[in-house]
Amino acid sequence: MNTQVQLFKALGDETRLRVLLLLLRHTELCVCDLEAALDMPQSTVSRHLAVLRNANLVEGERRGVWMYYRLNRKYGISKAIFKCLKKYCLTLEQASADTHRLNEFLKTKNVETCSKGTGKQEDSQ
Amino acid sequence: MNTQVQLFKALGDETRLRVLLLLLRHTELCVCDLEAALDMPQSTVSRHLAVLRNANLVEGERRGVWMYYRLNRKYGISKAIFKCLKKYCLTLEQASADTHRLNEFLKTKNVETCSKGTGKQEDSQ
DNA sequence: TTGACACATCCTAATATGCGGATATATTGA
DNA sequence: TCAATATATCCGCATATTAGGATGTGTCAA
Repeated sequence: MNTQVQLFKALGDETRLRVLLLLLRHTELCVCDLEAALDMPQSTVSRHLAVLRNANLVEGERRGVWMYYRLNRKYGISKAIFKCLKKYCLTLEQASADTHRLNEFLKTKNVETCSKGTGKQEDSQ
Repeated sequence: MNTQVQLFKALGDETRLRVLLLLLRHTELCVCDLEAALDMPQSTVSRHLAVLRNANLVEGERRGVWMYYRLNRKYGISKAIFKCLKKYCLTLEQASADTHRLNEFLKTKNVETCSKGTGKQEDSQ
């Protein structure tokens, strides 16, 4: 399919827009961060990231077991789109709730393991 | 649905992108012009125009029997998108063929009726 | 008010997309 | 090599989107 069409198709989904808005604020995030921020199962998050990757909107870098995703600013059109998102979409209804969930998660995140389910809230013993 | 998502959904379709690119070059076009340019049936063209209208990307104005469509530049985000399209999408594969078909049609277009099927090519007798 | 024309909407089948559990793959440390 | 963890992909199902013919609506002229 045409590159530009693919790009806009990728943007035309609320979940993926939420991912991009999170990456606008946080420069880079791993999949488990996004799981927490979006409150969605891992397979769903990963699938959306694949769509964004294929549209050249994000790029991933593996560091150890983690995949860190950031915005892909290599292309003029994607840079233009990010500007547009920053200016007109950061007010997206879900965006602030996502950021809040993300920050909560980052606070209690175990750096060794993603600590899903067994956050630090309970390991003070 | 969220306004911004709806906007990008509308952009994420090759036919609709082709319509917007035509309107970037021609300021305003009626449905039968677009039928000719896209080489698609009227109902299909009309449906896509409805999607673009609902996304605030185009606006229509009735003049007599005709509906003239043009880009809707009332909103910051749509203006930004049009700039983006102009800069990065006018090279879309189909775009030049569409413009060519449109120009051919406009040459032979009967101003009274849309002259579908009975173009001027055959009425020189 | 009737007919012709431009356009919009409805209807149904085909296709695409989204979801999330299950499973596969990759990396690391033991 | 094996187990544990993070991520990617597969699969089946549900829903959304698309196409285009048929039909409805609005406008104009006679």
